[in-house]
Amino acid sequence: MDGELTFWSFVPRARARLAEEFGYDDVSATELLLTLNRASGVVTYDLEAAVHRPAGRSWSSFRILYVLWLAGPLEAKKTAELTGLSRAALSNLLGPLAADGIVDRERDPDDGRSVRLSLSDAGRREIAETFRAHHEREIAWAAALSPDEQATLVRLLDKLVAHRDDLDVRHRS
Amino acid sequence: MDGELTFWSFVPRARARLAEEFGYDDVSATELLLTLNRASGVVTYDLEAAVHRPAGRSWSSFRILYVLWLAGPLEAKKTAELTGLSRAALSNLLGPLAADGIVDRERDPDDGRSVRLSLSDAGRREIAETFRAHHEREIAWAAALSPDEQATLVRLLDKLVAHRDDLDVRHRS
DNA sequence: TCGAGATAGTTCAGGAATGTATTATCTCGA
DNA sequence: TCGAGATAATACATTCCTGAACTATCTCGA
Repeated sequence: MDGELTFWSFVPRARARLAEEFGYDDVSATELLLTLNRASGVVTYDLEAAVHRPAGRSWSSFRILYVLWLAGPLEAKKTAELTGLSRAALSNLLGPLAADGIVDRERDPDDGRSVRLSLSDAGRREIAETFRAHHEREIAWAAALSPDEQATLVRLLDKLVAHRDDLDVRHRS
Repeated sequence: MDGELTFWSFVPRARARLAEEFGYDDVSATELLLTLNRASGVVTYDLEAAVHRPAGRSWSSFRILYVLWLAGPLEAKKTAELTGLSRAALSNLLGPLAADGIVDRERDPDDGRSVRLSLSDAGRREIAETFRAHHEREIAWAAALSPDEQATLVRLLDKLVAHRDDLDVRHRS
């Protein structure tokens, strides 16, 4: 038991050590966030490695195409917010995407400071194709849980995040 | 409703668009992974911004100290696995940590290829202090959920990740 | 015992992320 | 209408992460 500590089994180990060795008594909070964090990391790493890197795009570039695909043409600022990227990161990633003819960048006619982003035809084709592979793997992952369990998990995560309004949470401006 | 799309409300929007516009019928899988991913991002970003950056350490450096603190002295290889970092990333981050006298690096007497990592006294003091602040904020986050809900969330995430054995999942070697 | 292959760690080049500074544009009150 | 301040985007410097090349060490069979 002791010898086979892994990325995942570190979670209960941390919980036990914090309680027994350091006397923390609300270790369930630690367990919760550590589990959330690591579960997300496991799934995301797999999707990136199995789908997006082989397709020649980073996880972040995928998120940009995904958002533009599902939300339609957007200002860069809004795109940064919806993808969860900083404006600087978005700006850097757009260079290659525009050069590849995947994303079109045009000045907003109503506001000369803004840039309007949209997928080109090639961009739409690419994201539709990529998403097919992505989604296939999503379904394989989600199959771990029954529909009820999936709904419960989403509900609880939603509740957790909704709590941020009470917390003065730091977020990407 | 339409105008106030945000990082978080993008999730149900994506779900709706995929179903209505593109005819996908298992959109709950997408919703599940998107929610998991974004919830983890929100919480982690807050912890890093509120606790670790102000303390002068990156999220990754924190993970190294955290693992060495709770798992005890480890080989570099094992440390990489338990933190979820690549060996290269670990190696690069150890430079500054060793220079600051936070982590001690010594050759393994039994295997000249291996390096044994451990916290120095200063390292132990730092992580104990940092974790106090980290944990305080963890508790504030976890307070969003009842103890039962927390247990359920952990159980479901655990079940999700356990499923990876059936999936030929990509992971950091 | 010796040499091929495996393994541990580091280094390096390149891509990707951040915050800050800078430039261009807009808004609005005097 | 003009100038101060706000806002959008980009450029820049720095940090971090990844895979690949490299060095050092170990293992094991001939």
